[in-house]
Amino acid sequence: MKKENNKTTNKIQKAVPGSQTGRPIMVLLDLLGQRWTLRIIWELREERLTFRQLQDRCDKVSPTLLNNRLKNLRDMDIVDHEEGGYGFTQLGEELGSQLINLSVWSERWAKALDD
Amino acid sequence: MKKENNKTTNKIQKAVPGSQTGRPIMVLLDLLGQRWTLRIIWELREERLTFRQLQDRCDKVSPTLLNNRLKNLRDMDIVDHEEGGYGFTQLGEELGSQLINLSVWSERWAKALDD
DNA sequence: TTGACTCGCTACAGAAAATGTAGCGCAAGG
DNA sequence: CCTTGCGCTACATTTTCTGTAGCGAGTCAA
Repeated sequence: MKKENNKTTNKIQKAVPGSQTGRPIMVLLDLLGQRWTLRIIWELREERLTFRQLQDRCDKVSPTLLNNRLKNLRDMDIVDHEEGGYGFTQLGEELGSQLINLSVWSERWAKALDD
Repeated sequence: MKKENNKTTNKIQKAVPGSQTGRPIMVLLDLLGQRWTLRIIWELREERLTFRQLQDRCDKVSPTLLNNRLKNLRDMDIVDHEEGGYGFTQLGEELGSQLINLSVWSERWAKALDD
């Protein structure tokens, strides 16, 4: 049984300040638009990573920030923290693979820019 | 004929500080990871918008920042400014439609979060 | 030709967020 | 014990963003 569901989500609203409407896409854009968030998701695309591994791969991003972002991502059920370190939830996995599409696009983009 | 092409792109490198490697995906993640950038792209998905229209749709984001982001996006040939206002380049159009996929995902995500 | 628009944008002070570094408490292994 | 790696927290400094005011240029109508 679901909770009462007033179209704009519950959980989603509080975690990402700045998205007034609660429309999922807005929340998502706010979330992903935070510095390092996309990068963190990208780095998790292949394997689980510990906090420090993740930090290293993200150009030594400050632990303060990393922890902050991970907290957000966990709140949003995109990332979890289990044995092996941080990694995607099932839902997060799908988001991660969208980034792979972006990567494909970015290659064509780079090529076009150099012309 | 192309310019000399040392695998990591030229133009791409200078515009987005913080992406050392120049690997297109990294540049892209840095670019999109700047606050408001994703939102701006999202708002342009359907039609060209003037500076002020865009500002209104992005929760009245400050003109300073908006101009900054638009400058980046123009440098990167994702957005241009012609009659009718700001809008996508051909390349940008494709990026925009990737965001629509994100939107689809976000709906399922929101649903799952409320359970 | 003068006002009343709208346009894209700049200036700037105050507020908020990120950075960089040090180091803590914990658990496992030797 | 002592070391190692873990996930963090604290905090001063630096960077970035925000919010507001307003400018110069173009258009249009009176």
